[in-house]
Amino acid sequence: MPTDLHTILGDLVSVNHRLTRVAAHAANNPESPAVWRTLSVLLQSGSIRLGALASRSRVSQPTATKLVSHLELRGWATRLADPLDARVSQTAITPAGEAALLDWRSELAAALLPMFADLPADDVATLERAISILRDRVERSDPSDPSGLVVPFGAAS
Amino acid sequence: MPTDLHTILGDLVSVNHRLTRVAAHAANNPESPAVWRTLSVLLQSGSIRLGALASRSRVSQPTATKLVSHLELRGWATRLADPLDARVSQTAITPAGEAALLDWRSELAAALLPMFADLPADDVATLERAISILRDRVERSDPSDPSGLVVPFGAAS
DNA sequence: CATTTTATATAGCCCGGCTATGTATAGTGG
DNA sequence: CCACTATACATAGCCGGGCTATATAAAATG
Repeated sequence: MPTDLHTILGDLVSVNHRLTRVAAHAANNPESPAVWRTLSVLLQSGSIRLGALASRSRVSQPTATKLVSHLELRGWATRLADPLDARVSQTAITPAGEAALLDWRSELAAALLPMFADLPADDVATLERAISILRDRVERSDPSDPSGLVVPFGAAS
Repeated sequence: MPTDLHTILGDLVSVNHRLTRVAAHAANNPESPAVWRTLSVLLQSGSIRLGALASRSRVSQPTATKLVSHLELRGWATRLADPLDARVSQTAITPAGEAALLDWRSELAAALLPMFADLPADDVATLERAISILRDRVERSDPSDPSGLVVPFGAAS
């Protein structure tokens, strides 16, 4: 008896928020989720202009500015001038940034591991598939995606 | 070829953070996730003392105090004096709080629905199972759970 | 009854998120 | 070439969630 999608989505976001706190608590990392989220986007996008970074990250442009400034201070990202348009600032992750991101993921996973260590193999497989489903949706729904593969929402006339 | 659990946990938290932003953006609700997360805990726990609420919510006690104060202002929770111990403040969700929580879940789900509308049935089933797996872990790992069914972490000597 | 322990509240900080607005560069019609 | 509009990012300033440190008050204990 499958629950309807509407209910599932509510549950999904609820458990998501709970899990966020569990993760924050487990790996008590001095950096905030926003830092790692932004680095993740930078890693997968490559050099990207600030506005595009903001919309891929689903934050406002000023928030992206703040985050990138912080990343620059940390040496985890650099801003590159665009030769064709002096207004734009291309942002890219640095090798140090990549390393820090990988470290974080590893530490976090290690901290959560005991909580999931006894998970049956098919539950692990279920999680893995769910993650890939969600990642796919999260990325496809980027409102500024120039590839425009899908226009899932209001689909401007 | 199943990916190892370590990697999966890193991916899980990453996609989780991305999804959080998607949800925040989709349902541009004036209230914060913390409010709904707290109400969720209150709904499932029933009347509960502040410290227990804090640990179930995975936030510090002062943060829980702030959140409950806010919920009280909104009329979504009440504090009840404990007749046996004048220090404790039992907190409970109100009917208005339950209604608000359900409304939020519904609005949120509606906002996300277009993004998932074309999801194949077995993907929906996968999400559903993943949610239940995660919910189970999140709840079982409550560090202050008096039922103490599982002690997944450091298992104090 | 003095002391310690426990439950919550308060103070005060930092950071992420936002809107509104400023500034500088591009683009564009005359 | 110039005035004007549009665009890309930066700055200002607010709110709220998160934390630690500490205060307060009630219970428990010797």
